[in-house]
Amino acid sequence: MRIGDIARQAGVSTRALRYYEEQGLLTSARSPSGQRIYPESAVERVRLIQQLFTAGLPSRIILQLMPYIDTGHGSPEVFELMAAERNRITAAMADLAAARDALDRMIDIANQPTPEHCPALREPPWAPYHPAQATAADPTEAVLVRSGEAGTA
Amino acid sequence: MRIGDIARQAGVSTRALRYYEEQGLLTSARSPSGQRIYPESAVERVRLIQQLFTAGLPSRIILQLMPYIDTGHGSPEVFELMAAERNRITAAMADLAAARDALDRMIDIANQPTPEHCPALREPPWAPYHPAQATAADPTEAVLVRSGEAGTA
DNA sequence: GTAAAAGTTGACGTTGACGTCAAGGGCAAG
DNA sequence: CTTGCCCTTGACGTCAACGTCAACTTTTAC
Repeated sequence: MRIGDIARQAGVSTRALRYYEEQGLLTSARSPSGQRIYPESAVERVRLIQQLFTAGLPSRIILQLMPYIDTGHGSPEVFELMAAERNRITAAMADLAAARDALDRMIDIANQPTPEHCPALREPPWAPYHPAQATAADPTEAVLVRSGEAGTA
Repeated sequence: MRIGDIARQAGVSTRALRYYEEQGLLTSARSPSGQRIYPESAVERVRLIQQLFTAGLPSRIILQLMPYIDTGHGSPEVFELMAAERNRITAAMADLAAARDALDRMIDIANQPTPEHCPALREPPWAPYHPAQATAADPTEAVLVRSGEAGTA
């Protein structure tokens, strides 16, 4: 299979495939004229690479994992690396959940039938849960944002 | 409060705060000599901004959300935006979970007591679950990666 | 044979959230 | 007065995963 076939089946650009090869993540045989030739398994490999990229692993790290992926045999350092990345991913999921909750709180408050969303009645929807010790009227309250023009033309 | 205080309390750099202001996400009053003065609420605001950045929202989008955050009153477009970003976050969490599962499968297989991790016996640990229709010996199997030197000096 | 489609290397461009100097001003302590 | 710390604006650097264009060769379709 040539590069375009792999690209289509894996859903990436040919540029990405050449980049992966450049980074040492992917290797290809060459036809007599110099074109890259891949086995079908390359499609799965590329999908794995994509998955790891999506999870935020940089190519450097993915490269470290490759020896295990290829041989099924890993050094202790590789295992530590996998465990560390697993932890990073779990932490990232928690961060995402927290941000989603913040958005949810904003949305929920917007949907509550409080009369005209009176801002004086609510806590800021983005405040964390500690009870916000009375921020006695401080002299500087000039924290507003200018929303320019939305222009949803 | 001056910029250094906010930076410490919110756990970001002063450069970041000036960047937020530059992007319209944060406003400050100025002292007679031109120094930025913030109310205490700025700390919470910066933490929210950071949370949204961490969740992958670009400053452009955060800027769109600011009118609601400030006034508690949102246009329909802002609600759509919040819903869309909520969906993006949920999708990102699913991607992370999938990548973590892939890592888990790799780790699990490594810990199984198969004799010498014989690569001929196993499916690639990173293969998805469809049963991989017999990839009849294709002529090109040159998909190996060079791991350079690890050099954990 | 001829044109279109696909592949090659090389090299520069992009994007976003800052990091990092550079050069200078303001202000309390000693 | 000087030392030291914090502040200011301005501007260039960074890093990663590609996008994109150029100039050219190979393969494919008719």
